[in-house]
Amino acid sequence: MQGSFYTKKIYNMIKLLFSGKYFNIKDTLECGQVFRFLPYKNGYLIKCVDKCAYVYNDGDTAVIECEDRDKAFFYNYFDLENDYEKIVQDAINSGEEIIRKSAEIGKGIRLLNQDLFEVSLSFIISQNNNIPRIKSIIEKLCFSLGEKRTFLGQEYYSFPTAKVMAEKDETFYKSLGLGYRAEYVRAFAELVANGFDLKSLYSMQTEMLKSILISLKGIGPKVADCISLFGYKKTDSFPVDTWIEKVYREDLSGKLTDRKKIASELVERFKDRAGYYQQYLFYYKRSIEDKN
DNA sequence: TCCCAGGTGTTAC
DNA sequence: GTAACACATGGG
Repeated sequence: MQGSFYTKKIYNMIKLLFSGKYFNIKDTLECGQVFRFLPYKNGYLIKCVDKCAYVYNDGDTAVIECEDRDKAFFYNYFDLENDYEKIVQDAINSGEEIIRKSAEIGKGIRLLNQDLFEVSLSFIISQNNNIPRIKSIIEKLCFSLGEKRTFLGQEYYSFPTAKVMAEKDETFYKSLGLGYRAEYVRAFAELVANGFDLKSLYSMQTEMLKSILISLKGIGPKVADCISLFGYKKTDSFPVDTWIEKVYREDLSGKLTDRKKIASELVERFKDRAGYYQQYLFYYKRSIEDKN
């Protein structure tokens, strides 16, 4: 998108407006890529690290309200430089009916550019867990270790830093309801607190990045794919979870059962569009299941 | 009560 | 190399 077509500044707040054709707030937040948002007025409050924005659709327009100093951050966060019309068109012309259908439904989804530490921990927590529980655990984590902030008169808590998290032990993380994932979370925080530079992995090829992530405790192929896609924007990643496995079997008439093989088959087929298609499919499959 | 959730690590063959 | 099982927790 070529910048917002209108902005309005009131005190320290700014209002950014975009075409809503390929920018649907609800779909972008509810599609499973992110966990730290909550309904607010006509839309949502979305939190990332220590920042917050009020986001909503108003008719044909998508609106971001945030502090003036955060406008570049949220512009990048919502991937507003990227041309989603082209991506959706490619999905429609992919030759696969279910991809066409799910992309038409989810054409307003944008793949967020999330914070590396936050997104990595979020998906470590996500393993063998359901979305409402993931959200509540992350909420508890921020409440107990983050810093209190205010946005539009609403209190919220920042995502804790690696340093603060590394000072807590496994017992603490178990008390948040993390179960056996407590040790994975603690170890990851400690690694980053001790200087492991997540940003330095940006320049790597997807395969190399994933092999480094998988070498860490608690990160397997699926979580590595999520971090790679949602954190590092390696769109030649295709996370395969229970829902995607269902789509693969039921809607793509796939025969493979090994999730790693399913992932590589679809990446080979859809290249750097794979990650986008995966997200359309995931959202589609979960939303039709909800209606039952 | 059993089954499931944006799976991974360990063990056994 | 891969198949089976354990792993915490809470919602349906």
